[in-house]
Amino acid sequence: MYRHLERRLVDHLREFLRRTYDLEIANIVVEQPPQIEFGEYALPIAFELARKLRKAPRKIAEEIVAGVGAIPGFEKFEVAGGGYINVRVSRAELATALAADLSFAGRSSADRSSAANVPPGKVLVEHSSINPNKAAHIGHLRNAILGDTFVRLLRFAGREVDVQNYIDNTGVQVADVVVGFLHIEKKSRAQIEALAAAPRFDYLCWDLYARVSQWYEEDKSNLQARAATLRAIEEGNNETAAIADVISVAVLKRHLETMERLDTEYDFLPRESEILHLHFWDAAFTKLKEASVLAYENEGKNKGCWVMRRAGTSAKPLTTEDPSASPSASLGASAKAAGSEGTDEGEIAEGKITEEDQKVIVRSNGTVGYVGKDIAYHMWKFGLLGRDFGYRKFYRYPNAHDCWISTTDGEKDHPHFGDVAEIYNVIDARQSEAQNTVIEALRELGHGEAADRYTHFSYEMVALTPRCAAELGYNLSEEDKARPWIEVSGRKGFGVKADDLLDALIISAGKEVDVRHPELSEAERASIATQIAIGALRYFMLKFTKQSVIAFDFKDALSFEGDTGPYAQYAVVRASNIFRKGGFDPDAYCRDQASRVSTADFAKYLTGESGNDIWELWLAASKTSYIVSQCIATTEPAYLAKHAFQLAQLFSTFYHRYPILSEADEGRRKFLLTTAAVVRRELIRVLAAMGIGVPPVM
RNA sequence: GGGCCCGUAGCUCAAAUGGAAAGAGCAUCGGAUUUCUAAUCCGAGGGUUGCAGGUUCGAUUCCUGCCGGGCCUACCA
Repeated sequence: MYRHLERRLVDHLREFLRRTYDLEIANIVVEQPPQIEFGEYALPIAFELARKLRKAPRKIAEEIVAGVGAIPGFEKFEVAGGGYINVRVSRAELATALAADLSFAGRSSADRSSAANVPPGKVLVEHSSINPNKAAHIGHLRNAILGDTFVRLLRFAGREVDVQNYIDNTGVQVADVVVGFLHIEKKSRAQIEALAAAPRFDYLCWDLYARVSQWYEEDKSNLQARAATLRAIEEGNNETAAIADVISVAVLKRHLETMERLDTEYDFLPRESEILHLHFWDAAFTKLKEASVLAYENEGKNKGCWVMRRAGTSAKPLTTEDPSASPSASLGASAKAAGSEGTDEGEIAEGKITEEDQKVIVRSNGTVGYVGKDIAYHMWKFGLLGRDFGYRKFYRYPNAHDCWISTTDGEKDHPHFGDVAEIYNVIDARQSEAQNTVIEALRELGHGEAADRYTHFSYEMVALTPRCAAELGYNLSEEDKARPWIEVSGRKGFGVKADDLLDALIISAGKEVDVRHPELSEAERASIATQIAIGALRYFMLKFTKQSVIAFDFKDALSFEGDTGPYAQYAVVRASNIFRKGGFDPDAYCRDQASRVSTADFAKYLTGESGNDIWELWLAASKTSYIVSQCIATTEPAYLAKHAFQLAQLFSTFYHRYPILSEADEGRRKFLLTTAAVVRRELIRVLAAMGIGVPPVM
């Protein structure tokens, strides 16, 4: 609602400016006034126009207010301060529309969003991508929760989305655990298979992985075992590769189970083994050489390798007499000249990249590194490779949704994966350079459009506070104790496992539920505790903006009060309680003709002081689709968490201030009940987009 | 050395393309007519937004330089 009105406002204003001043303003800034009394929208446009029109901002604002005319849904334009234009919408009309939206409650979100505005084509979101050699930890949880929430946001906006989880099953990390079982534990294949079938095999691997790292430290010659194992795994069709497959598949299943606890599902699991065995790289390599994206290095430390320019570096002229010629500083002065010079500079160097700026794609022994495989994989994602995976069903979720996995020769009938219009890779900020190198490779291959639709959804890591590390029993150096946070390390076995954190959250929530609802069965209490735990965890991971390092601490993560998921869940539960006590069905309430509030009544109850109060709640409730589009445009789900919290907070105040069932005036009671029904509905939708369900009672 | 990111209340974090008095939560202190259950609400204290310049009508936000911290900078993935 809010979003549609804003668009209408901007369109009218743009047209007015064109007509009146002959000005074309592409981006008209719209804000919200600091106080609800001032209106719903604020336009600082007059300040921006002041210089162009050589007039005082206030004068311009007055002209706009006088001339813009009537816009459906809006009531009033006012000049405020030195030149702000405050805009008031028709509260009654907006409330009527928002209340009526409840009648579409049963429809899918795609029906709600205006289909015309949905961009064409499928979106591919890759997230999780956990090495299948040990248990998932809190860092992986942040990734999966960000990724899964982004998927939900895209679907909310009507996009068709494929969710992929890339599995590096042939890398050193898996090799290390194989080494551990074979060389340290001296296990046979049969014994490993038996262990892999036991519960929480990933925990066993977690510890073993740390011990292997230790074992390498003790005697560097032990590293030979890793090299030999890695080679055997990459080759395939041998005992070592078979053992690696047993391990990686078993751990992968554990990861899927862990993520399922968080209501996170995947559609397809592309594996590195198939990138290798189906020769994706060979196809990519040919194209990369043809397009001269790769250069063969004849000398220096990278002699014998195929290299690419590292992303973020630029070709520098050999003579730097003119400092203004540097590519980044040249745009303002003489963009045209700088553009041609830029290519000249590249040619002057004849594609020669300084050793420092070289990224090795193919090693001198002919094997391809991670970035090379990733380039091939991303060419596949955009349908540019000319090859495809084999597919087979791998994992079935309780809702009968199938998750597919790559194989060399798969089933005949399978969904069509890849070949998408847009991709988002949820990968932490440490891999920015590698991601940008892949994007550059696509661009240099001539696929600029694909490169533009490739988004590295970058976020910062989850680390532990020194206190948390101490609680977990790690001995810290004085230096570490003074740090704000300490990085998690799988190699050292240092971190908080995802399942452990979930278990701790469920136990903690369970204690509260047991006290509050002793009358419920154990199964009911467990189910509520689980929903609260997931709500707390998902909210916790989403409330921080992406670029903020989360310094993890059990105290904060286990909190259920204030700015938390359970707080928002509780607001919904309270709203439900009103209807239960009142004997109404909250979902059906606004659909019921008898309970419908007329536009005139909305106008009556949404004025005055208490009207302002309640209107603030309605306005917040109208913003969901606006917030969702902001989250998508900025790849920042944290705005959604903020929105959920604000909505819950406003509702809690409303709930406390206005007793509903005891309201004597029947018309007003209906209005208050409608308010509760609308907010409840919107809050449930917002929480659902965050992957958070709401328990029946709390 | 080079690249990217961060520095806001005691603590943890917000502040969309620069905009009206920089906001929450936690913690501390003080309250809430025994009511739609308090996992809640109300109130108080707490800030020269790391420092110094610059651009702008306007800077937490953009630019430059410092100070402090993190990550990346492998023929690992």
